[in-house]
Amino acid sequence: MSVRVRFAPSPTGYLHIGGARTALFNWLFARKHKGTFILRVEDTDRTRSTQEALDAIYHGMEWLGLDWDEGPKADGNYGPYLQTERLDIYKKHIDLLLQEGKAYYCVCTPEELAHKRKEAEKKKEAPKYDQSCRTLSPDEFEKMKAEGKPYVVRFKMPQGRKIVVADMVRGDVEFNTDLLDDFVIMKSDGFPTYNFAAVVDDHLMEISHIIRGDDHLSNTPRQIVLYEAFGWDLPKFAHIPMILGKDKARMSKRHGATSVIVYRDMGYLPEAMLNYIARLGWGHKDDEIFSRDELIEKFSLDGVTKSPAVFDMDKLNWLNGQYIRTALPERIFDLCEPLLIEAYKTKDLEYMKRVVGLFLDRLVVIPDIVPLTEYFFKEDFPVDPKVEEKYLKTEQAPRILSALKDRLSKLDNFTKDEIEKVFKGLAEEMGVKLGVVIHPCRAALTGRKESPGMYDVVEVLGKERVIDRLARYVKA
RNA sequence: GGCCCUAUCGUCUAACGGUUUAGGACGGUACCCUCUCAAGGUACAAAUAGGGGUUCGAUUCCCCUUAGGGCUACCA
Repeated sequence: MSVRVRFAPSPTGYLHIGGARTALFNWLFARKHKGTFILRVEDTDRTRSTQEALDAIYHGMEWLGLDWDEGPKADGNYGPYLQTERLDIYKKHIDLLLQEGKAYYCVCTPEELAHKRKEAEKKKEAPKYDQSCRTLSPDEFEKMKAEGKPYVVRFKMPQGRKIVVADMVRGDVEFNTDLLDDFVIMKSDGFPTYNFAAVVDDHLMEISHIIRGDDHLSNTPRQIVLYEAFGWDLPKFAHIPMILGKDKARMSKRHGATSVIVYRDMGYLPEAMLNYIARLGWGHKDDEIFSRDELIEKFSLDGVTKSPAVFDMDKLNWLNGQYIRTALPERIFDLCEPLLIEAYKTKDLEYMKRVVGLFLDRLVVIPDIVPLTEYFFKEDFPVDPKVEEKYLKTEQAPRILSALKDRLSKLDNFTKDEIEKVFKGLAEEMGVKLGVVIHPCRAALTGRKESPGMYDVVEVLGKERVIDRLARYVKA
């Protein structure tokens, strides 16, 4: 049997971290087993689904490189892949259950149901539907329907059944159908509900493994009972743990960015993000860094954890730094370039490239490049008062900087090696440690107490800027 | 309330009854490197939620408690 898995988001918001991780696990499973990865859009909630959200989901997946073999914007013989375009299919299957007496019309209003629920809660009873419409006669129903009364279709929950979910991550999980009520399978607007549409589609699309968040585990018995009603074979189930925020509560806006695409905008590399979310709820030995291919090779449902995982920015940051450091410098430069142009209105690409090269080890996220390099692009860069006090207002600073200025200005080859010789030579002649020369110089050139290696900074800034900046502190 | 899931360092995880003084990673601390800051290297601190069983032996199996989470919608 070939592997066919799907990611089935509902377009009611951006692709969030948890959704992306679910998509990734499905994608990895499909790629690993040379199967098919399907994208199916569960847009049956007409009030909350939007085209913008759908586009955001596409973008998020594209950014992470999670390409789908079947689905919207792709081919496939099992379409359409948007549930709202499959209404006739659901209608047909609803009718089938109706005909076989496995489902029935219900004319209870939401208000009545809410009232009954409240009553049940008061009496500390299970808030279950009382099945009052099970006895509604066809004639009565037709009459009400003719009067324009809204109605839904409910599934007749079989009683006294034990349903076992054979979960690939959690093992067998038992449920008793006596605790489940006659849930709605078709809403009054004629759209199917999630539990119904998912079952019909998963069957018709020949999904072999359902890999989804474990918030769906409790829904699974409802779905299994539908499979049985239709006489369909069950797919395999694998419920993966949820991703939580720092306070161990379900991820929400409170926890910062929950949308995957925001991480792109914040300067994270997609491979770092992919690597990070792969490690949330999954592990392989002591490995931490996985390329896309290694992920495919090593991924297995056996390695999936059962307990929820907390999203940790610190570790994501570390991983992003790792990936920045091993990426082609050219690529990092390409990512930095627009930010630098925007911030400093510069257009000297060659210069920018050399500047960025000095900060590759210092970037956690791409936008860090802007504040880090201000003194490379502005002559009126800020000078830290503490630095000025400590290194520039000393008695010997003007003398040292003056000597440096003289010697550097005489350099024909303004290269790192030659520059280093100047610094070392001066320190030696003065009989002082290198730092005594370097610190005031760094202060004068950058206004900061930290920077990349001094010789690199001097070389990249170039003779003209260096001489000019040193001169500011020579006369004073 | 009912049902279900989960429980190893602060966090992500390894261990699939014994090879364990419970391993790795992030973060933290210290040191090394060094012109500073990073990066890199080394070291240290840090966990099996609690209580009962089963077993010659439990992180690992079972039960209870506790704590988190999920479902209980005409949301998915």
